[in-house]
Amino acid sequence: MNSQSDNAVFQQHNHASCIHDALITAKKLCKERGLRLTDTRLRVLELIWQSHKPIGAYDILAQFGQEGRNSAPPTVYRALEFLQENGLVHRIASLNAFMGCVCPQEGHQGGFLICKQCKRAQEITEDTLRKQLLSLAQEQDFEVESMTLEISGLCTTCRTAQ
Amino acid sequence: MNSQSDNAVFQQHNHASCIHDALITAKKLCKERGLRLTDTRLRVLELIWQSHKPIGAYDILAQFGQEGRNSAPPTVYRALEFLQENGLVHRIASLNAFMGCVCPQEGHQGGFLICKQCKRAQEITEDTLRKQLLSLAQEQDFEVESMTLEISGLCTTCRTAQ
DNA sequence: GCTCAATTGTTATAACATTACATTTCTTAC
DNA sequence: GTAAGAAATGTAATGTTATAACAATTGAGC
Repeated sequence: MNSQSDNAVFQQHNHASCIHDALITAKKLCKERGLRLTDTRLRVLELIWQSHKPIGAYDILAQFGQEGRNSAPPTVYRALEFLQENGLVHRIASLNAFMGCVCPQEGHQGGFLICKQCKRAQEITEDTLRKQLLSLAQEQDFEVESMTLEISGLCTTCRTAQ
Repeated sequence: MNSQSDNAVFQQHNHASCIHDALITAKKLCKERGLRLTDTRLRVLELIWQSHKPIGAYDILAQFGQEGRNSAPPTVYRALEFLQENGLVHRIASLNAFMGCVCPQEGHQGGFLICKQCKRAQEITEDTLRKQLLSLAQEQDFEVESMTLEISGLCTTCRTAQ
């Protein structure tokens, strides 16, 4: 049993089915767009989803090693690049780590609540937030290409546990 | 003459006086708080302000080299750590670079508009934004410690120049 | 099956950051 | 003024993250 399984914020759904769903969605999405979700890419995406927290490129690489794939960094980074470009994965700059996107179909720019204690991250999908940020940039006559919003602190579980 | 000197967004004030003011403010602030703004720390802060765009730790190190200081990375990183801790400098995670804080007295969490073309960054000081983000986190019962907001795109000047 | 483009492999290296421990410099109490 | 302890800096080594450059392979469409 996962000790976090009762954490409403950080564990909104059954993890196994969530991984499964994410992969199904990714496959569908790639098919629709004529993108090649190759073995490597699929496996990287799977490992990212399997991790309950943001995962580093070299962690993925290490997993590849354990699985007998003798890959070098570019293999992983290229897969990550593909996944990011197509909105399947987000990079969290403040952690140098990667997370599966919970709503890849939307091509959005997510925000994250990152817990310093348990290292989990929760994606913020509020569209109102995004619109506010866009209008803020617009006020400055700034043309937004991408946004990085990473809020670091303590999640409910970790705070109450203290 | 600086080609960007007429850019209202990215060049809100005379740069020389802006550096000067920032250093004065920093000195005052450190004195008030009983902090030691040593030679190294002051010079790092100065170099950061002299750069018209976010500057990397190793760029600072290179400058140190040119000035005859034979410093190693820890020297610079320690100064940066001090400056960050005391709100004088922000780290921009998506760039691995540092910028002077325009309002160090407030101990705030800034946001940035980062231009991909000219590489300049403009700090967002809107307090309403900050409050909105805090309330958003609060809705999720998340205790905020720090925030990273980095919006990447094209500034007015670069967009109109295209 | 051939061709071209996309993907992956491979080697090396760049870029960013920290650890650990020695040395120096400051501050404070005497 | 000076000794003791704390703070800051020097130094060497290494850890971590990411990319460049070019070769080899694979896959899709003809």
